[in-house]
Amino acid sequence: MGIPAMANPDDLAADDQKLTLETFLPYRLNRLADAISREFAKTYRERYGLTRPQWRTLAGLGQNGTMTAKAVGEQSAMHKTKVSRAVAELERRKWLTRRRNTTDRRIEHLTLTRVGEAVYRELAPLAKAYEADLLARMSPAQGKSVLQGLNALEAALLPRR
Amino acid sequence: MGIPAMANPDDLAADDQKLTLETFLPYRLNRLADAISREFAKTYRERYGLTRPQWRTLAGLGQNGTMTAKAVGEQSAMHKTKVSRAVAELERRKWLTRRRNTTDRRIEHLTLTRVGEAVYRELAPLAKAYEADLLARMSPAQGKSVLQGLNALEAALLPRR
DNA sequence: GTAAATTCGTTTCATTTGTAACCATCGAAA
DNA sequence: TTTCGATGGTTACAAATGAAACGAATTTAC
Repeated sequence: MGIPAMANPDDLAADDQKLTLETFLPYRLNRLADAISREFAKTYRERYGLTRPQWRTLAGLGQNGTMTAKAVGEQSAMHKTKVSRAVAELERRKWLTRRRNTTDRRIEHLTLTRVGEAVYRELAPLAKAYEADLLARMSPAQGKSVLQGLNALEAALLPRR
Repeated sequence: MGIPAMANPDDLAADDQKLTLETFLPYRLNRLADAISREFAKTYRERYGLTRPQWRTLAGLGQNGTMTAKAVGEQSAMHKTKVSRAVAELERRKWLTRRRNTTDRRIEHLTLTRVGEAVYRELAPLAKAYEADLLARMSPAQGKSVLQGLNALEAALLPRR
């Protein structure tokens, strides 16, 4: 009851003009990614002193075997300079080796060494366990909605490829 | 039919030991956040040369009126040095002013100036439009699952507060 | 009261990052 | 074949970032 409030176009406080940061999709997504990234990074940082680009490179090579730096970057959505630096460090640790392609000498094939593989075999289950653990914090229905939501966002945001 | 393959514990290629990066939750979340952040950032970067911390600070103050730097950081999940630097730049541009609290002189209250408010009033609708646009790229059911998924993740990952 | 611990916010410094320039190589076109 | 543009990868430089130290003000413990 009562007369509806007159909207004042000059009023910054007009609620329909405002943006609620807490419910704003880019912000929510960023905060979640930041939180999950930080949490999960403990797994590989504390144990092996890996940075995220290094972890991703290791994960890519562990998953796919031999890859080029370009392929690593594409698979893991990393800038090529990040890949380059991560590869350099993993090579320095002797966790991977490079081999120049003989027919196209611009390309180099990256492969995990035995040591690198051993690390991967230790880290991959930890990663899976982390994910399982995270999903275990929610109900099955919630877990399902998470996967569906991610699928929908990927379809809307990452159409290319 | 056929005898199940014997698992070879030394084989890196044993699929159940591998981690598929493309389906790994932290990775998916990070890639999505990165994509959406980049896409949306065009809105405020091209037009106003704002960085993400600056945009968030503006958004916080626009939404809430006067706030302390600490409150800005808490609301927008930013490190206090990021807030400090964003505030310094927004002040330099005369988009906000500081006012020392008289009873506790450690605290300063931040408020948008008229110019700052004007920018906010231009940017907030653009942000909402971006979000609406993104959701319009999917079906209503997909949009719903996105929100449900985010809710579930937040409940699992950000219990504090 | 005073000393110690805490809080708000800034600054310093080392690290990480991205852009752009770069080098080497390759493929296509002339 | 020479040249020109594209490609794989690295490097140089500047900007953004975070950890830690800091200064000033406040609160707590004694």
